[in-house]
Amino acid sequence: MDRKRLRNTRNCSENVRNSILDKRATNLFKKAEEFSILCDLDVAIIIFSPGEIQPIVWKSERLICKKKELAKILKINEEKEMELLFNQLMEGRSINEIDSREMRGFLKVSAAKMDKLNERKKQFIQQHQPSQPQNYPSNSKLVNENVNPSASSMEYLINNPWFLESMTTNQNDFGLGAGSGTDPTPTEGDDINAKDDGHSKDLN
Amino acid sequence: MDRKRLRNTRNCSENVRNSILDKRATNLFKKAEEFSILCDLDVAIIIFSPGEIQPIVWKSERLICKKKELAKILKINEEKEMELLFNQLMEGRSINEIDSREMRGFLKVSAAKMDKLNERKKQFIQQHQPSQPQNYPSNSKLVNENVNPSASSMEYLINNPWFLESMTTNQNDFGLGAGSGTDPTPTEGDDINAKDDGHSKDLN
DNA sequence: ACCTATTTATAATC
DNA sequence: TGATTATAAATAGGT
Repeated sequence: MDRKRLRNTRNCSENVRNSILDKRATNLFKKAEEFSILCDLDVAIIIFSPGEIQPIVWKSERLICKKKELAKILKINEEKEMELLFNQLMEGRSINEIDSREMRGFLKVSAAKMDKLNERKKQFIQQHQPSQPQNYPSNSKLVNENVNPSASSMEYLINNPWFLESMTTNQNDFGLGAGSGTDPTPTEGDDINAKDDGHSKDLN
Repeated sequence: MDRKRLRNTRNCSENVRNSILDKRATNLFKKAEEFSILCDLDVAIIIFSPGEIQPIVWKSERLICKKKELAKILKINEEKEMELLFNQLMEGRSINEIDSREMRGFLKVSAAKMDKLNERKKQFIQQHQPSQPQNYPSNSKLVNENVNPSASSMEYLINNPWFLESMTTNQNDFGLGAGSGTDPTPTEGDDINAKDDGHSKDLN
């Protein structure tokens, strides 16, 4: 540098600023990441560009991991809440009292449950020969039907005693945590509230 | 550096970490400030130390200025609100309906108003000779009295028709903005929600 | 986007 | 603690 000194000279031309911005930002993030690792800290950097509405938000790897953990906990929380809701439903709370958020969550959990049940059903059939009689007539329907959460299928599920029983029973094999792909919300996504504008470059 | 290389080696001993932390943080902030000035941006850095509840928050000088501007606007807003409140008071809203926040703000604005009025009074007396008769008997009391917002003085003010009139009149010379030192809350203070632990070192 | 002369940053050592 | 120092990294300007 320094054929002519210009550090700390506020702005130069628009072009130079833009070319500088990228390098500087990258290096700042790099330093911050290094710092974060070396000192065992979480670091976040927010850059407010005048004119831009959304700021550039960078966070150290550690913070991203923490966020994922939080998302996982929130998911488990939602599922617990929905189980509670379901139990309330069983004890007389009218379906009309459920708001849209609860309903959405409930349908999500229901769908996951259905997937699990269908898998179990298949396993059961394979293990006990096709000739084995089924206990519940609704069973076959459930297996052949694609689980598609909607108001009607929801009512169907609620009126199905077999489904109800399995929903309200805490069976370890039916763990809600390891969803089998029916979950529509991405758990791995970062940058929920910030645009990723390419500044989050990889170090190394 | 680099008799032995150890960058990116996660933590060393507790001691080394702490000594490194300060230098690194300082330099990170320095870089960020440079960046902020050079590219005309607002930058904020947040450092979450494990175990510490409050993160270290650093922000570029530009951001601090912006915050001050915001504080100024909020102050003006409060004053407007109090004027409105006062007008409501005049139109029949009971003083008992005012909550403590409103009361506090109102007393603040009242005190500022009083200062302005006292100054004007002095000017008036000086300009019109001491022999000049005063229009309002309460006037002399107001001049000699130290303005000290309390419940009783507040009642006194409200029952004083001259004061009421001047409060509800919008006169440019009486501008509320340039308070003359009676305001108890510091407007210049930064770091409202973050501890300043000495990392906000001056550059240059 | 790459190169390079310089300035900065940095870990170790005193 | 704080200053010094040898060396790596960052950087502006030119190509």
